[in-house]
Amino acid sequence: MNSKERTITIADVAERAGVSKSTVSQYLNERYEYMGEQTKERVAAAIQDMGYRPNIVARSLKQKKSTTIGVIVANISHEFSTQIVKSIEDYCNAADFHIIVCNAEDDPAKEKKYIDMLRAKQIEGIIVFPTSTNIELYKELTLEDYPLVFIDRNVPEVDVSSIMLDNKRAAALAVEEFVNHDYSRIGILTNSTVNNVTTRIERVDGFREALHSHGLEVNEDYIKSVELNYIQDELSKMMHLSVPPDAILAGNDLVLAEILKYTKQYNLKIPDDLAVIGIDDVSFASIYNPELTTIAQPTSKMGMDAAKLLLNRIKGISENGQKHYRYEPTLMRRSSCKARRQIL
Amino acid sequence: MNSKERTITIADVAERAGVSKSTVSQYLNERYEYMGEQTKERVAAAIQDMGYRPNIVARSLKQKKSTTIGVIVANISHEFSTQIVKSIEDYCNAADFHIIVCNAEDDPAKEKKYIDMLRAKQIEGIIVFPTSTNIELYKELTLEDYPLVFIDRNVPEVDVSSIMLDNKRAAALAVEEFVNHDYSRIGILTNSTVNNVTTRIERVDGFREALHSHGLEVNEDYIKSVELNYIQDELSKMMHLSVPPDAILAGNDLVLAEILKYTKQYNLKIPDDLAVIGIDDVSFASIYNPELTTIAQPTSKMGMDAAKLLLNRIKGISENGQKHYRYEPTLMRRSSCKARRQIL
DNA sequence: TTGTATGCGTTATCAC
DNA sequence: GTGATAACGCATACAA
Repeated sequence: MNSKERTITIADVAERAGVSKSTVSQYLNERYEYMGEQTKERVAAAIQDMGYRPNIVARSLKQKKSTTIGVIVANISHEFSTQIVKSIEDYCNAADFHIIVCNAEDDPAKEKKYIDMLRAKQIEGIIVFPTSTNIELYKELTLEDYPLVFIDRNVPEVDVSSIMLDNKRAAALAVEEFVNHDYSRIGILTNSTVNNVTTRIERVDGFREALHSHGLEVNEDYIKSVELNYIQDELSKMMHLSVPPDAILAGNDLVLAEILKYTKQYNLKIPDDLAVIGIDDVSFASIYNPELTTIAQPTSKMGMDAAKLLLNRIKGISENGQKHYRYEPTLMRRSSCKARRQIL
Repeated sequence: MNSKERTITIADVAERAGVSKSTVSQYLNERYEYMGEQTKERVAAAIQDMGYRPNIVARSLKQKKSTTIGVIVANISHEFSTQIVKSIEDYCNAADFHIIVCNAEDDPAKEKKYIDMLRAKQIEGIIVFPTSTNIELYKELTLEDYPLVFIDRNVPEVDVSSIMLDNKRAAALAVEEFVNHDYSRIGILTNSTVNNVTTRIERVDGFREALHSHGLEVNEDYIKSVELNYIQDELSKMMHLSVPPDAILAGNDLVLAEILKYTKQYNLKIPDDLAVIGIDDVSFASIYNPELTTIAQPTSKMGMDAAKLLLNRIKGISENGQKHYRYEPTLMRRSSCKARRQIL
């Protein structure tokens, strides 16, 4: 019943059942086609009796399959990352795949180390929030036809399928919402990782374009990308400009938090003193005072689709040509961007 | 340089370097002691040239070690879980271990499935937020001396090391804070999972005891454990009592969010109409209006320690007798529990 | 110091 | 229908 002494193998089961290893293996793999009914029963009984548990590592070695994929997140502290991981996990669980989660902390070296380890472990594919620095590594993987999917960000130099938000549209949605509520001095704050993250760039580009298309001037003083720790400083500078912004777009959840810390500390009223919209629909958006208008990403779908894309690729199911999937952001209209007239 | 054709093995490297497989293996395992300097170089060169990458699966099979542990979280939606996972990951990464994250969603069946799969994969140990229903399974694992660590919750029936918050103390801290600010009609809301979760029970017990020790009466109408979806209903009932509570303790982050939704919807002022303290120091605590007083868990330390405990156990380093570690909660005094006099 | 032989637990390919 | 046997890639005694 319990195998405290020695790990019991297929051979043990075979002996006990009075059949050969092959037969047991057949049974385990449900190839009962040409198997005698009583043999089947005997094997089943032996397995039961001895408490046999297959060794997947041995199987992996033989089959060169680990039924495991890796997920390398750029920064696990983003709510967005967690949500993505959760939905990838859901999908994989249903497909009897496991996931190994790695937190690269936006560090290309760490990312590389993880990728190497994952490959050494015969992990069958990787979903990664890529840092843009490991281009050569990605190229190598692509050359070797290693299943890879980018999520949240992209690396244009490499030909890898990607799952991304339509970032320009996200910025445009926010700008439009600001404009519709009569804000005109609109700024954007994003955190610049050292790496050349496409997502941030697209959001800023989309922001500029949206301003243009609404006939607004782009004020460079209102556009800043700095590390998280400096967000408050930059915002402070903006607010002390002779003409400060009256609305600000937060590039992601963490930036939003920094902005809110600032407004709180200096007692700025949202949206009266400063309207705010954040990209990423943070968990506290609807319970915050005031409720926070945000741009939501379809995280659940994005995670699922990334997993599906990767698993299909692994299983050799052809992906139909297209490579770069874009997801539609959704404006969650709440109260941090409201017409001031209503309020005053 | 690239091995598109065939996976290249130690044998290939050996041949290329003109040495034997053993020598290469020695090299890989850094046992250079009795190895000629030039042999070393030749091997290194061959590895480099051929782009050899060790196959950890094969190594695992041979050594019966996977350098991987599993982490089964009860519910990945709790910020607490994410933080714990993050710190486990940190520790393991430093120790060159990998983690496989599984989300049991408080479902014992799912938990069991995961445990089985992890064991089949020769995962060397598991850190789990246990559902209290799989007692037999835990007992079995214990019997087989399988490395296991419980975190956040405990299962008294089983003899497994555990890492837990001092939950009674957490509740007591909250009650004390309420009392110190002249609240006396104090309630507690926790979510009851179907399973018999020790954590919730301890928090409620601690709550009662603290009330007693402050000479306060325990009003059962103020103590409710229900599923998350019903938290608002229960709170509503409480607030419509002829004598409603004036302070409420939230059993965890998700419950807190429900409470805040309610107070927001019905325009209750915190802390004037209702003082609130939450167990778990949520990310938005210090940016919320008002700032939220919380009881923080030392998540980072707890995660680290859980990982350390498990890894030591795996490495055969004796743990010194003690089994159940309790961690001290910290009161994060902010503004959702303040003397009303000050405010009025 | 280096080479040889063998086993880890499973699956696959054939025979029988 | 079932069984022997050779891989899978690596590590490890032990021999040389």
